[in-house]
Amino acid sequence: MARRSDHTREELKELALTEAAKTARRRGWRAVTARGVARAIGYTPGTLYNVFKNLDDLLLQMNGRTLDALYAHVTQAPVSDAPAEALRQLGTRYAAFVAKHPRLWAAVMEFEPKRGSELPAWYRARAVRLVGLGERAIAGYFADGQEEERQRSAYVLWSALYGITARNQSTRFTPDDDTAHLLDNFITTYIAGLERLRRAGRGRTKPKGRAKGA
Amino acid sequence: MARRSDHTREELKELALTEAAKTARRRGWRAVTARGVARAIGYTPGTLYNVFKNLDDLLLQMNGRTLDALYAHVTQAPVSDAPAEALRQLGTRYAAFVAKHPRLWAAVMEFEPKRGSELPAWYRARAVRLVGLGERAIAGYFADGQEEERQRSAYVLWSALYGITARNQSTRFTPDDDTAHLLDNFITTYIAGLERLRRAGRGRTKPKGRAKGA
DNA sequence: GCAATTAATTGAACACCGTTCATATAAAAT
DNA sequence: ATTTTATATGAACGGTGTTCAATTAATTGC
Repeated sequence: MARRSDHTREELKELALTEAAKTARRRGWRAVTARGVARAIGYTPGTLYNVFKNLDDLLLQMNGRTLDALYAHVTQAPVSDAPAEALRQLGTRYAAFVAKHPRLWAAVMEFEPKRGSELPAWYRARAVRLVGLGERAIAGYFADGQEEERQRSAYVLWSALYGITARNQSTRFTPDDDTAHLLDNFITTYIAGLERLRRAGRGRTKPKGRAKGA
Repeated sequence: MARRSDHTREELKELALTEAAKTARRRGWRAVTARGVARAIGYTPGTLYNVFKNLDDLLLQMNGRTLDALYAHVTQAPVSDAPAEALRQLGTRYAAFVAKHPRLWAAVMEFEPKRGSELPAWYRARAVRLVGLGERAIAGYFADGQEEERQRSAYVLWSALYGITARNQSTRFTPDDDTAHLLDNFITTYIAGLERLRRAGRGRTKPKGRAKGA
């Protein structure tokens, strides 16, 4: 009943997170329970609370790993310098990842910790890193001095990808459920929009008022 | 102990859904519990199960009402015939609704019933009705025979709005948390994209291959 | 008006859940 | 060998959704 030291703290964390991901893959993140994970790795629930702050913490760390995996997947091959091509690659690779790990990705999208509305810095850093990827992809469309607008566009880009996969996964109100087509539709239109705004008025977002641009 | 008939079945449903919405507004949909709702309306949990299939059913019906409210809000004023203006109105009104009822809208976005992955027809109909609104707004950009592409674009439009508000509400990784700006950025770029594709190649979505067009 | 039927409401019970914590014990330090 | 420290335990607390036999009020048939 005490101090087994079969595993170090790190090993335990590894065991628990692996088990949690296994369950989430098979039965969705809602099926991940403290008791279930503990039983599966041969410990009792109380032990998990030595390693994780609570179950939300465990799930958030699981999602952190998924974000890492997505980042690794997207950056596996170099991203083109041509913005249109880079955007298209980003969309395609994102779509491929989501298709490959639908439930793990659903966990990232659907779960949010209830205790304390602020997400921890290490988690936000992982999200920001992905947004940065988008920001770099569209960088060619923006001049110096338009960093704010560029960042906003990257957020929008990311949120839209997010929304398209979320809707198509959970409440799927598309007839054919063809996520790839929807993503392609979005990317194409978004690229066209950026190009048009580039040529016309240097990335203005509001209908009135023209940016000075460097 | 039995048969009070203080309220009809319909009244009971009304009471429960109103109470659920009240709780969701104040403390989020996760705080809506069978016991809590029952206590608040002066009944016991068991009674709720005569009126609703289960708690998921109750929450889904609550969300159905929110979808109705959004539809009513968006269609309160007539929508412009000019696609760009219509789209901008749609985005603005959507943003206003979400800003006014953040937690009720979060319920629509975040909640999904676990039992049975398929959403009931009456719920999907409400979602489809909203998508139809977007489809009508962008109709001017599409020629006859492009109904499929038009519908896809409407789905994309809706999903993107969805994603932008979802991200900005729950995990908010934007610095300034300015949902209205992000929605405006998206709408502007999307309009520009649609207009460009209209002029260039009749709404093709794929990089290669040109549609015949009517 | 009374008895039989029907329908609604209950409350206890079941099987879970996350979380806490005094206790016991194994390992480490003295 | 003894003290100290760290860790795993399991029981317990207060919650959850959900089911269902029993109870009782309203309704119906006579």
